Amino acid sequence: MKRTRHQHMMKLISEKDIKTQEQLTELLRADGFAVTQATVSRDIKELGLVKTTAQFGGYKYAVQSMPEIEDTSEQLNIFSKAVVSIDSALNQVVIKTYAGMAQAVAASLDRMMSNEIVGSIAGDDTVLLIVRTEETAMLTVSRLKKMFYKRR
Amino acid sequence: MKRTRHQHMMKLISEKDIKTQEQLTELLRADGFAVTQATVSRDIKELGLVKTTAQFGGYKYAVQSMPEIEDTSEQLNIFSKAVVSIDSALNQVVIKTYAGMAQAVAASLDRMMSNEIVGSIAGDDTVLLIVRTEETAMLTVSRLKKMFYKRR
DNA sequence: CTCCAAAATGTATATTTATACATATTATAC
DNA sequence: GTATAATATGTATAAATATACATTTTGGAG
Repeated sequence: MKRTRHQHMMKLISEKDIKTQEQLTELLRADGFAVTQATVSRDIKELGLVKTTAQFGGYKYAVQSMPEIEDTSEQLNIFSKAVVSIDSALNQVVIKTYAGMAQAVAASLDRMMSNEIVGSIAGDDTVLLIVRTEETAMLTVSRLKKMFYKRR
Repeated sequence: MKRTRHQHMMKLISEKDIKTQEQLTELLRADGFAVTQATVSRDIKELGLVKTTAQFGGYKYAVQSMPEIEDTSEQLNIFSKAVVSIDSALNQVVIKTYAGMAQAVAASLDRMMSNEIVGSIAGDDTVLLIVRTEETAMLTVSRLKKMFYKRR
């Protein structure tokens, strides 16, 4: 449920100017997601959304596009800073990153999990991992996600 | 005074992880800017700063980088001009484009169909889309083809 | 299925942020 | 210079957001 809700939230904020978490809560409710402001606040944190200045004076929620890169570049660090989302289909794991960072993430993952990964390809902002089975793919997603959130 | 303060605020948030406006107020005070939280709140709005998720679970203020501009008709246009062919295999959709245009097409498709697409990777003249199922892949091909022909 | 642990969520509330209103400061015209 | 308008700021507080704690739900392991 959380997963679907997160996706729906992204959709909502891309379609409308949402000023408050209360408003977002109501919209979610209207679409059948029974949540409270507290949960929305947590979701916003997890999705990395931000309250930003809107066109005409007010505020609205939006995705925070690009974090500044700082600190030293250890593997996990690169990973947690560059990754936007992680998903799988069949035996493929797809990792979306901020623009230009896919290469770095792929290299990092190659080093970290070379045994699970059959192969990897990186474009500009997407990494594709080929693993052996559908199960491995799902497992990999959940492992990567844990890693990802632990680091935030 | 305001101008200088704004500059100093930018400097502060780039150097430190500032969690609250109260904290920023104190830092400004320590550097000789006599302000209150109210003013800081207004400054933040004017500077377009956002409270975003930090590395280790907390929040911090940061600059909100430019949001991408979405123009669906423009997207369609890029698409129809660049694409050469569309085909699928299993859960993968392969789109061939004229040389050097794959990146633009991929970006365009990402925005247009983010729900269907698990991930996309673009080389120079080929885009690979990963979707969830074989059915989705075929459906996507037919939708893209329709779109493609409508525009020519 | 039962038990346990982890994750998710709600409730109530503390914390944080935005703003209405009053006052002060700065700029502009004369 | 003075008068007037525009801008900036503080104070007090309303509004919005984050979170401690309690409860529910979910996901294995046996």
